[in-house]
Amino acid sequence: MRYQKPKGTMDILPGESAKWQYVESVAQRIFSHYRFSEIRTPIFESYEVFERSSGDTSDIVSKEMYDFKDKGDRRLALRPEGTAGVVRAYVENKLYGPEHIKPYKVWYKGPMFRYERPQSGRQRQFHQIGVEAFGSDSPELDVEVISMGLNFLNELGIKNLKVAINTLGDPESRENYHRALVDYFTPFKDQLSDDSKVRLEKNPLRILDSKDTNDKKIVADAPSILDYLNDSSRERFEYLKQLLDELEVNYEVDSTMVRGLDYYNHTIFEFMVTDPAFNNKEITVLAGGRYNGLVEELGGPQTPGIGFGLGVERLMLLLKDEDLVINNDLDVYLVTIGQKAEQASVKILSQLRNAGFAADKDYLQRKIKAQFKTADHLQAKYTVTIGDDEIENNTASVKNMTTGDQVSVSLNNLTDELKKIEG
RNA sequence: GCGGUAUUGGUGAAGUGGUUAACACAUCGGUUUGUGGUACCGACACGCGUGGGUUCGAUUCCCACAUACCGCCCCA
Repeated sequence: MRYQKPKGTMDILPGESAKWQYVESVAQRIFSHYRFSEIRTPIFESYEVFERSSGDTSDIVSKEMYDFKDKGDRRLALRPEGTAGVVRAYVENKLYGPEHIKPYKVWYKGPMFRYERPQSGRQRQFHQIGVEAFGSDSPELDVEVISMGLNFLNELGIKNLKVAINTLGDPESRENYHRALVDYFTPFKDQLSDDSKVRLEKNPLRILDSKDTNDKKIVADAPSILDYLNDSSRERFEYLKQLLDELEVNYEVDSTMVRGLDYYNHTIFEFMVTDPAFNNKEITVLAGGRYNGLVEELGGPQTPGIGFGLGVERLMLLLKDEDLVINNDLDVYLVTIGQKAEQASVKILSQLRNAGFAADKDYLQRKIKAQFKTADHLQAKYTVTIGDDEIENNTASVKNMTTGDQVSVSLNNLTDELKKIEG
């Protein structure tokens, strides 16, 4: 085994790739019903794009980014997430201009890169599908985005989703809460885990997320964001919940839910699922939220935005084979006997394919029995057998592989005859 | 970046410091003439992740590295 793929990368082989195509086709279909259009942006950007958007204290920027200098001494980075590049494109292409209908709604899919220790469903090159909507601060849009995510996952057959929502409030509320958390945790500083001591300095909100047992005890009595919302933030959140109720979305408010990236405010949400594929532990399959300051941060006009992203590898682990509609039918397997038939097969195959049949043949000069075995193995609907007799009589033997019935038809009209047989 | 477990053929795997590395599945071929199943027969590891070391001798012991998986960090 001389060469091997880089750590944390995957080859997606045929069979597996069919599942990806299916998932992507469902995304395309569902999102377009909500009038989200696909956007494709580069998989690398200026380092600063990610640095500005994610916040330079975030782990993504500080230790997980694949950054490099190109030959022109430009500092670039492989994208660690999708939103920053889309926002950059939004600003650079002036999509905030008056000629564009707001909200400007897009979705994307593609590879993302983070330098970290691989684990099941977590890789260095991974794939996300995400959506973004710019130019409206409306809670109705929040609900549209959330319900579209639900719709997408439901369509893929993912059941038992738990929808968790929270709000980070506006900047004022967030600031007040930040201060309250520091006030609360500081007296416990010595008891906190080492990680949380650091968090207290860098990002106290993250302490709420700690998995350390002792931290959890301290967190249990920590102040709740919901008590620090100013009136407008509170009203917005209440209204959002009302809208979700009216849509009969089954959600829970999780006031300890936070976000790793700095740019979020107001509504944030995660869809969780418990599944044997993850040892029946609860994992997040989709996460998103509102980021009203991000466009401005990247040099655009003050523009509200909201979006979500989901990891395709994780999603794949949740999908059962029966949830996937994979179409890989073989209509015709061409069986040839002898050199004349072999030569004629090139043209016959071409005609079959041009007529819309999925068709294939053996290329290893194998015996008839082996060719039929392969046809059977590939679950061909029909075999078309050509030998010296057929060439001489200008006929072809068409066999229905399900019933075993075989008929002789004119070789000249093979495709028409096949269509007739198919009904 | 830290800790743990693992690494044998196309696949699932057994196994031992020392002549031919089980078994099963898959694949291919055969059981005479141009048709899919079953049965039977046969073939199928540049040799046991890579590189060193210990040893008379290592796939089996030791070390380093690589990769995979699990946990932490973080997150999709």
